[in-house]
Amino acid sequence: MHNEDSPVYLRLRGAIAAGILRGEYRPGDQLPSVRAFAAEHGANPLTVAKAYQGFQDDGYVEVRRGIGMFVLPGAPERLRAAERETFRRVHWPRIVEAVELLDLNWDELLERV
Amino acid sequence: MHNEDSPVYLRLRGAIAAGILRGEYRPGDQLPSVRAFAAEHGANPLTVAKAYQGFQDDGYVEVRRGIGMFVLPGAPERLRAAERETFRRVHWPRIVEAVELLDLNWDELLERV
Amino acid sequence: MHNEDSPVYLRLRGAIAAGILRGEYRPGDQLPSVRAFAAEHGANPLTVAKAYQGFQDDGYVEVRRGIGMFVLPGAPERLRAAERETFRRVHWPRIVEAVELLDLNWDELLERV
Amino acid sequence: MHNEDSPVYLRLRGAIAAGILRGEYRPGDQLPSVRAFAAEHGANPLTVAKAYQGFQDDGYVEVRRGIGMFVLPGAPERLRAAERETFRRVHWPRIVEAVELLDLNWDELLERV
DNA sequence: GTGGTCTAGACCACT
DNA sequence: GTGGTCTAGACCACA
Repeated sequence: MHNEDSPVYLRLRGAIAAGILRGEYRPGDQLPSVRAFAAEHGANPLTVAKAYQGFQDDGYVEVRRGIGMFVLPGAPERLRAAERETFRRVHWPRIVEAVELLDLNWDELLERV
Repeated sequence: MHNEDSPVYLRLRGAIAAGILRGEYRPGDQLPSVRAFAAEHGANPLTVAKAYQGFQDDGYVEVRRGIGMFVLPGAPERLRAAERETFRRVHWPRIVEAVELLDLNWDELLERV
Repeated sequence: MHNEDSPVYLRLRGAIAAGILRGEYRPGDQLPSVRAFAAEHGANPLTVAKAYQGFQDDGYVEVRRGIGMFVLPGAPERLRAAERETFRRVHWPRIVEAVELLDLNWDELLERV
Repeated sequence: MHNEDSPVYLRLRGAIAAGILRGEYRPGDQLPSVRAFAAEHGANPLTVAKAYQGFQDDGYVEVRRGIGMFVLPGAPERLRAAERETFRRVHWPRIVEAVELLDLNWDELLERV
């Protein structure tokens, strides 16, 4: 849910989250190194580290010192549950409000889905 | 589409836009004074002025110096068209993406609508 | 509990915590600005911001955008409780262990207290 | 004085020091081989070697090439004296400071000792 | 090689 | 003025 105006580190965080949710990074897997991820996304390593840090704080990944960052067991499930909760509680009500305010047609919006 | 973390001036802008779209402020109507609006929303008058300025720049309201700000003819229609366009082009694709990534159920989401 | 080898941002965090615990910064008070605190302690503003960020994440201070950071109600009490818990659970057992391993005398250690 | 967040090599060093102080490793005794110690503690042999190296640098053990590392005469006494000095000079003042800042009760803390 | 920390300096958004 | 973000570049601790 981050657009091009969002801070880079939040967009990176979103990219990592998507990777975990899609099963590209599974429990036990090592995440791309900070440097590799930074190079890949044209960002500063410190910015990537900031994104990674959030996942560590939330208990989705663990740091093995001098080795790398690894996805923890249960991370995909817990992450999906947390993001669903946020979407339903925070985003969806505002979406519904906007659609009704703009008098948009749900059927038309959902056509391409 | 703005939550409590959004910048104040964007939330204020959203509130004004909603007023115009809902017909509370009709063409020819005078918007609340900056001070009144600021007091009502617990915001800094300067921040309110910034929100108003945006509407003026976009041609939805005009300033009559020493009197106040007035909604221009056609503002509701043009505003609705612009916001719809933004929603469909910018917001909706990201919403669809998020729903699919989280494997959420459209029917369930739309139940409460 | 941070020595001169600890990361700067953790020592700064400790200094702020001590200020809150001592009542120098009370609920409602504004913390020193990032820049002022950085100048005072000879540190980089970003490092100070990192220390402040932790307090924000833990709900001890709130950010009023464009204004500053303010101590939240209950922060001193909650902070003291949390630090006590950490001391008792994490630090104290290791202290006891060390004293016994080194066969140090409690009475002598406590003489100057 | 090292918790689970401390660097591995410092925790290993602490484990060796504790062994010497407790009399498990006496002067003339051979320390476990790097590999054995690494396996026992689930650590990288390189990390163990680093911890051993520190003891060698401080003159508590000597290397007999091709044979192993041996505790030197006087090592327990000198080690105990050095650690006591560090504890009293570095750690204890910070402990006292923390207890007073947190307004903890010495009697209660010492109850379990 | 890995992540962690720090600086210097810059720009931005907000009030 | 405030905090937030980002970069470039550096050094360190660790395995």
